Amino acid sequence: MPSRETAFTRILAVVRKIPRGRVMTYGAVARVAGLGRGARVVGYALRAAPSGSVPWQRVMGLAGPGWARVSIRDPLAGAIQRQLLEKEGVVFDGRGRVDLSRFGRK
DNA sequence: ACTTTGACGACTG
DNA sequence: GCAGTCGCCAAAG
Repeated sequence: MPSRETAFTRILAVVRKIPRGRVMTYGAVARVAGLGRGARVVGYALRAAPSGSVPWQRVMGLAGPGWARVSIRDPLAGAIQRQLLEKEGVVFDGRGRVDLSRFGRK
């Protein structure tokens, strides 16, 4: 345990708790981690996190109420994210979106 | 202590 | 529907 708990460590803790085959949006992670509207900070934390230390692929961008989408700007990383999620059972619709009522974590 | 930087999100044209 | 802008907030330089 870090002697001083930062927003950074709280974010990673939340992401690590997302079950396999489920996803959360950046905003939802921020809220659970006690950041309020700090959705951007979640992205910042994941970017800085050591690779393999956290299931980063389960964090997606919001795409309207009840839907999530791959929101990462880098197209290569985006394709990898989608691949990883489909491998664990997450289904994308024809427009590349994921139904949060089926795969989202409350 | 101040400025820049974003794996975001809501809003605008 | 896509691109640009703005508000948000912690971390990095």
